[in-house]
Amino acid sequence: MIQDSIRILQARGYKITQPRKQVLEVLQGAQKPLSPYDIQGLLQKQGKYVNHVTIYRILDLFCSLNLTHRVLSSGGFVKCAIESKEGCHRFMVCSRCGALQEFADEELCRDENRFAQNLGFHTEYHLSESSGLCANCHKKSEGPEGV
Amino acid sequence: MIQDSIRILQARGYKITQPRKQVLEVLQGAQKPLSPYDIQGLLQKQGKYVNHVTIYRILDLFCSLNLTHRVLSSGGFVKCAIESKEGCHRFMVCSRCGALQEFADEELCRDENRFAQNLGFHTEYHLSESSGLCANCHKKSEGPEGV
DNA sequence: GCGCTAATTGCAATATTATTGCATTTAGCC
DNA sequence: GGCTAAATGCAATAATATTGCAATTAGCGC
Repeated sequence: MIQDSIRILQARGYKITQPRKQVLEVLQGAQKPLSPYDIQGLLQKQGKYVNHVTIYRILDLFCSLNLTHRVLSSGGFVKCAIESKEGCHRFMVCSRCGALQEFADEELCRDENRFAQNLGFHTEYHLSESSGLCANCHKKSEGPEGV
Repeated sequence: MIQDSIRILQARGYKITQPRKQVLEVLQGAQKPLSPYDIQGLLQKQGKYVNHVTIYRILDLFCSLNLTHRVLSSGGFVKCAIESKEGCHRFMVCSRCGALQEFADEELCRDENRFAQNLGFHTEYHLSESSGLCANCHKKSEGPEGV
């Protein structure tokens, strides 16, 4: 919920402004990662003007607080869907419909850390994005009479 | 080695041109990911002019053949260091010195696939970049008398 | 080595994405 | 309501990326 994000912003001493609320709303309603200019365009359709520089700055802030994430494989931003979860947040992106699922798993982090340790590397943060078919698209790809 | 890449290009019917060899050489000598314009700049220092559009196209080709990879967290390109390895190629980027280590591990892929399956997702490709301290920088951070 | 042709590169224009400094506005406080 | 730091808008510009078309070149047969 957007309210959670707003509470976090307040708790850290950041002001709750119109542009910040509007960016949160747009991201909340999005089905896929949005670029800063996507966000600006969607807001404009609602008659709300926000300068793109402002959107960049808002996204920088949100990402630093983990309220949003930047999805590197598509270059867009998404609202964090699992704010409470421990472990690095990971994405699965459907290569057909673009749908994005976020998850976190501490065991995967441990597996990666262990592997890195063997190479002398001390991991602080994991970036992980998988592409493949989501449940829906996979079902369709098996034909209408599927399983 | 560059020769390996050249052999792969030839085997697939691509011509061995000056720009392609030069881009390979620059990437081979690099200690960190390079942007297309970085590459152009380095070549220019050697008195070799290659148009940036050409470099973009060469990198597209190389990446499609897995001769190079795009490192998303830094936005640059690196020559593939483990061309023969099975499994998705992964990176560890040192957050202090920028050094990059490439590796692949089929078990990590299986772990990720298993997890995705549980969420109904059928993975085709993994993108994985970790950041942390490389062996060298970690040693230094423990002080000169460190282990 | 010479010419031929498809593949490749260069060029020019333009689109997209991102950043900076400074003036203006506004949220949250009294 | 007025005050002030924080946030936004604006304008300029930088950095990154793409397109269509003309010019060049690698690799082929001879």
